[in-house]
Amino acid sequence: MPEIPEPIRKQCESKGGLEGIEKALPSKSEIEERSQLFKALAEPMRQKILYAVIEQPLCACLLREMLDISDSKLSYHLTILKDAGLIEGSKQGSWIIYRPTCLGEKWTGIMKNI
Amino acid sequence: MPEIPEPIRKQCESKGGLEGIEKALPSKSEIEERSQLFKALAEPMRQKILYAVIEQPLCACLLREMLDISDSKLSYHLTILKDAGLIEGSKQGSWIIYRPTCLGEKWTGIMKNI
DNA sequence: TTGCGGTTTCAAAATAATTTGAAATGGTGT
DNA sequence: ACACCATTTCAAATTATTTTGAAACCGCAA
Repeated sequence: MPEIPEPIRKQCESKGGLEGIEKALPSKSEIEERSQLFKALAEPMRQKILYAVIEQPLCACLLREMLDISDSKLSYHLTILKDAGLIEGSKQGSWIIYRPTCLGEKWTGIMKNI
Repeated sequence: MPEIPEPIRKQCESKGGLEGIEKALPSKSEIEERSQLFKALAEPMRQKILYAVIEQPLCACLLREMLDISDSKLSYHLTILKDAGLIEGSKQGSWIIYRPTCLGEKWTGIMKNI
């Protein structure tokens, strides 16, 4: 271990050195799961979609009209939100109605108080 | 408004139509602020860094050793975490010690119970 | 002053995410 | 069978993010 400030070195050693700290970090799979969730939430357009369906469930065509984007673009973002488990779509007649999942509701709640 | 399922249309109208829903969405600046935060948290390497300095404050050289990455790569990720307000660095002798900010602590707390 | 360790900056290259538009799918009514 | 509507898929183009390695910066000690 290089020469580093005394308190840092002491504290570091008491935790089993860098190896000890490294072991305390979350597992790769935990980190990747969160990463997927945060990536989904990171895009402004996807935040808008999530907030919109929190306001009320909507079909893709209404979302498309409201957000003024192309069908395929919307579909792309919907897929990412679905894969992250934040929204779900259910067929109703000719339409697929999108609504938040529990996780989606939880996260809009968290976002409210940044 | 196109022909859409009755309950959706009714609910939508009661909220002032698509315009009404759109107005209820968070502002552009709110969305962008969150976007920056989520982008910072979305990269696995940055989650590791944040968790590591939560375990204990560390200088860049120790982080570099622990994560086994180049100086410039580490510096890049540290900058993004700093800009997002999740960590801060304070000079101590020759070293800069990184530690979480309040926001950083808050978010690692939130992440614990995804 | 020179050199050194710790860290940052920079531009170029590599990689990943997003957008686009055309084509496809799948259900519905004619 | 056909046309139609809502939505998805695909590959190519565009744009954003990350990585790399070299050079620079800064404070400190010889």
